[in-house]
Amino acid sequence: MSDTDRDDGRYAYDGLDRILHEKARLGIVTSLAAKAGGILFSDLKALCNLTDGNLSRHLTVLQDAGIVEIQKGVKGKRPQTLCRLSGRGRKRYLEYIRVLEGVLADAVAAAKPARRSRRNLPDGFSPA
Amino acid sequence: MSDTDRDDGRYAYDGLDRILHEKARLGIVTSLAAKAGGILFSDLKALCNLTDGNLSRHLTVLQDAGIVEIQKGVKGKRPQTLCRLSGRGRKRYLEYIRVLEGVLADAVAAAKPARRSRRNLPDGFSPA
DNA sequence: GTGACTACTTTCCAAGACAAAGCTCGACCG
DNA sequence: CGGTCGAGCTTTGTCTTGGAAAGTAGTCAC
Repeated sequence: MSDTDRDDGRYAYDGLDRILHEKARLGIVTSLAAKAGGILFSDLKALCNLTDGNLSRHLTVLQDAGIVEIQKGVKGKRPQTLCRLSGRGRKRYLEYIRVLEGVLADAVAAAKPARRSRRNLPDGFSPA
Repeated sequence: MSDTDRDDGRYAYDGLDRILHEKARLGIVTSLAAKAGGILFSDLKALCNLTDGNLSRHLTVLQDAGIVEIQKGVKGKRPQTLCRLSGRGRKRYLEYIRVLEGVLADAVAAAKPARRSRRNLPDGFSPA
C-alpha cells in the first residue's frame, strides 16, 4: 500500500554480476573484450597490474564460470597461456555493462543537486 | 620497454574505490546521494532490498569511512535512524562515478567488434 | 650443472559479506 | 501491571574470497 514502497528495490542492483563486478576481473574482462584474438597471460598481467598468483586465481574463477577460455600453447620454446573471452562470456559482459550503465545513470541523476529533492528531514522525524 | 608496455596498467582501475564499489553499498550511497535530507533506516532497507543485519553492517563500514552520517532520532514514539551522505562522502562518491564512467567508456569501446582489433593470435603463438 | 629467469600454480590468511539470533523498548491485551 | 507482540536496530558466527607469498617446472647463460 501507499506510495512509500513503490520504489522498493529501486537501488538493489540485483543484475550486477558478482563475478564481473570486481575491480581486477572487470579489468581482465574489459581488456579481453577489446582483443578478440586473446591476450597472453604475461601481457594481461601487465595490463591489469596484477601479480602472477592473483591473475591466475581470477582466471580460474572466470574459467569456471565459463566466461573465459584458456588455451595453452608455446611461443618459441616457452609455454604461453592465451586467454580469450568466450561467446557466452561476451554476452554476459555486455549484459553487465548494460546494468552498469543504469547504475551510472542513477548516480549521475543523484549527483546533481536536484532542486526537487528534499533537503529537509523526512516527515515526523526529530533528532534525538 | 618498447611499445609493448606502453599500456601497462591501462586496465588496472586503481581508482575504483573499494568501499563504494560494492553492490550493496553502491545502492545505499546512490540512494543517499539522491536525497539530500537523508533516508530512514527502514526505507533504505526497502530501497536496497537488504536485511536489517546487512544494512547495519554496511552502514557501519560507510560511517567508519566517514562517508555517511548516522543520526539517531525518533519518529512518533519509535526510534529511527536517519542516514545521510556526508560532504566528504559526496565528494568521494563523485570521484568514484567519474572513474566508473571511464571504465564504462573502455567497456563500450571494447564491446563493439572493432574491425581494427586483431582476431588472429598474438605473434609467434602456437597452440599446444 | 648451477644459478638466474620466465611462466605459471598452489597454499595460506586476513578481510568481508551475509544470515541468524539477540537486544531494547513501546504498545496493546486481559 | 505481567505478558507477549512486534518494530527497529546490533551483535555474533560462518562461510567465501581476494591477494600475498611460497612453490613448481621448464629454459637459458656460462
